[in-house]
Amino acid sequence: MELTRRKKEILKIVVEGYIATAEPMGSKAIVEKMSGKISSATVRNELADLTELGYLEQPHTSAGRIPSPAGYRLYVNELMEKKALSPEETEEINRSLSGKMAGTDEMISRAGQMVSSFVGYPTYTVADHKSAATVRRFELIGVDERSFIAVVMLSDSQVKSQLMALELPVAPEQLPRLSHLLNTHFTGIGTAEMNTHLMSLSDQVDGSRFLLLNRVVEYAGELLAKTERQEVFTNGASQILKFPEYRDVDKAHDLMSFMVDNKENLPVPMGDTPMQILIGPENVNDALKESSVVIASYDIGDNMRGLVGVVGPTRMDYATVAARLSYFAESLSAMFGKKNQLPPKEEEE
Amino acid sequence: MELTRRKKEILKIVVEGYIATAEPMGSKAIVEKMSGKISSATVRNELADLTELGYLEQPHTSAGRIPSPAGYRLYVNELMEKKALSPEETEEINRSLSGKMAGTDEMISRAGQMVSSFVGYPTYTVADHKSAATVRRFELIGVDERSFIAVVMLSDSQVKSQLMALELPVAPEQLPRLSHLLNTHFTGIGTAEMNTHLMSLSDQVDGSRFLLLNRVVEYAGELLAKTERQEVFTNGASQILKFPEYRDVDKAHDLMSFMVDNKENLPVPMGDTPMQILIGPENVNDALKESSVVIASYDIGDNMRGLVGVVGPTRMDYATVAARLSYFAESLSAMFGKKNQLPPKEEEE
DNA sequence: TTTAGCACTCTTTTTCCCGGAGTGCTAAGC
DNA sequence: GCTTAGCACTCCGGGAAAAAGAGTGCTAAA
Repeated sequence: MELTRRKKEILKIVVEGYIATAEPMGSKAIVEKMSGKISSATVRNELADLTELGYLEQPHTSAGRIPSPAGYRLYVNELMEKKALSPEETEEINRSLSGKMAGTDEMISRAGQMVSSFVGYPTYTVADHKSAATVRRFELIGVDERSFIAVVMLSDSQVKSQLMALELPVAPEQLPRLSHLLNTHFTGIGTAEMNTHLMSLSDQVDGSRFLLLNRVVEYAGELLAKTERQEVFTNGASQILKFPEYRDVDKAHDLMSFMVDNKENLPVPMGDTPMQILIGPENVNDALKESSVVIASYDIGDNMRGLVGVVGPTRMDYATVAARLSYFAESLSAMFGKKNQLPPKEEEE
Repeated sequence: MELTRRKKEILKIVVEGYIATAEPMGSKAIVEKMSGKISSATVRNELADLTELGYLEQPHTSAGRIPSPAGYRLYVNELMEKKALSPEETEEINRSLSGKMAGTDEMISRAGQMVSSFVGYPTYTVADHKSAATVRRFELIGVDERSFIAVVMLSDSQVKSQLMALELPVAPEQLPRLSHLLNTHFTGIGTAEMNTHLMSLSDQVDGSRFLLLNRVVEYAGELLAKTERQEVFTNGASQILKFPEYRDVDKAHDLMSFMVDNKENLPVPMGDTPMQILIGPENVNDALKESSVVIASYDIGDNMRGLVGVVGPTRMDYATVAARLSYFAESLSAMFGKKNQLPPKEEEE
């Protein structure tokens, strides 16, 4: 059943009013918003209909109306006006993005911080690998007889390195050969295969050098595991305390500890919609049943995308959040595009 | 004026009782704790004295007593018994520390997480450099004509690396020479000097290679700056919500956002006391005037120390926190000691 | 279909009162 | 002189009752 134009108008007013004040809206307040085109009795009739249709709810008999999840959904899908950012806002975003660029991980989590402080809600970020990463290249740098630096470049162009100590000395002259060995046998494959290869080498390579290879392969395995693990970072969790829906300390605590200790279960969007909004009970996770999440994704190089999610009460200011978040996502895509448009490529499998 | 033995005993009971229950202690409850050696009237007299001396306070005329900051201070300095950890506790700490070891930064911030969940209060961590770091070694690894990997090893044995793109191509054969140049002129010195040297090279080295050097030196500069910046990590901030003193959401919010947005102003201990306790108003920072901080430091390699601070209400369980924290600090020192002394050995067990 | 009017419901705020907890003081006891 | 019993007093916290508000739903008329 299609709603009349007027019902939609009223619904919109209720949603936006409730978003702004966190107070249920009564018929009188609505009439005011409509600049008196209509009487409060009429509005009451409309409200009764909207309530019956499931778009509005009444906290108790003699209170005003608040939106139901369905009401928010309708609002988000049809009624919400795409806000444009003011020049000051875009300016501010651009400024905050323009700082020194660091490693990919760090940038991703910093982006989360920026978004959080800019939208005024907690956020979380994930780096999502479309396909499993592999090692593209190894390099061993001798420090002295008993230590060396392992450098590992992954297929997503990340480079990691670590200083490693050795139980048994290995002459630095050996290192180029060992690097070569690693590069010919251990690139482009997964952790499991790396381990198999390693086993098969155990009788071809002598003890101390085998130990060295073992260390490096293990290290690479950890790095690959880390990229799979899709580490989630959360930012600004304390911002929820600003909202009256979390004045109840226990609720606040539940949500916050969920965001911190259970990060992995924060929603990630399926498919590749640029932006997704999950309202209250649409969230699978119990801890989020009374909260909403807005998730945007942006591109990071070849086969990765970044996700940034905004968490807030169902009464979240969807229009503003969506506008800011999507601008942010676009800017981040552009930025990573520029950063990563190095010449990748070499051997492919 | 020196307190009598009995006054101290009573003060101790009040402090510990209040720490345990967050309720003011009355004379009757105290008598009970003293197993009736003394009447409640006597206790009341003693309480009146202790209040007059400034060690106790009364929330209102007909409530029991709670410790004043001075009372806590006396308790911490003289009355508190050094708790020993139970075997289960040491076991648990050892277990949580025994995981895979990663880079120094990551370990430090992970240590903070562990401490936080183990003591049940929020924590923060800092890596404190006793003297400025320098670059110990550079290494350049060619990827193709237009990109290369810069590896930088710092004087504190950290190794960092990054993939870099070039505006102008540089033949890979050039890289060893450039590395050598870097290693001879840019190691062991500060950022300022590096820049001076770089300038003086500008007419000896041609354009594309100069650009490359410039990039690497800039990168090294950032790394050095980062070690100076003493980045602060906070963990488990939401734990404060468990405590009744922060049931007031605004107070909780103040403290949490301070810990998150103002990390840099969290106290770091002066001198090199192994552990320091700051009680309520002893904290310089307004946001911490009603909270206490326990800070421990531990050694990380050559010229660095790590700090881990525990933040809680003034009613914090000092004895337990101090015991756990100092055990943690010792274990961390030992662990970093082992990790950083390059030729380790596995033995004992 | 819209509107004015009104009784009704439910929440919130205020007020008042009472019981409990704990104190400080006084005067007597050791 | 220290300790103790006794007691009046203060203050907080909780609960009941009352008052104030806010907003509704319904009816009947425009």
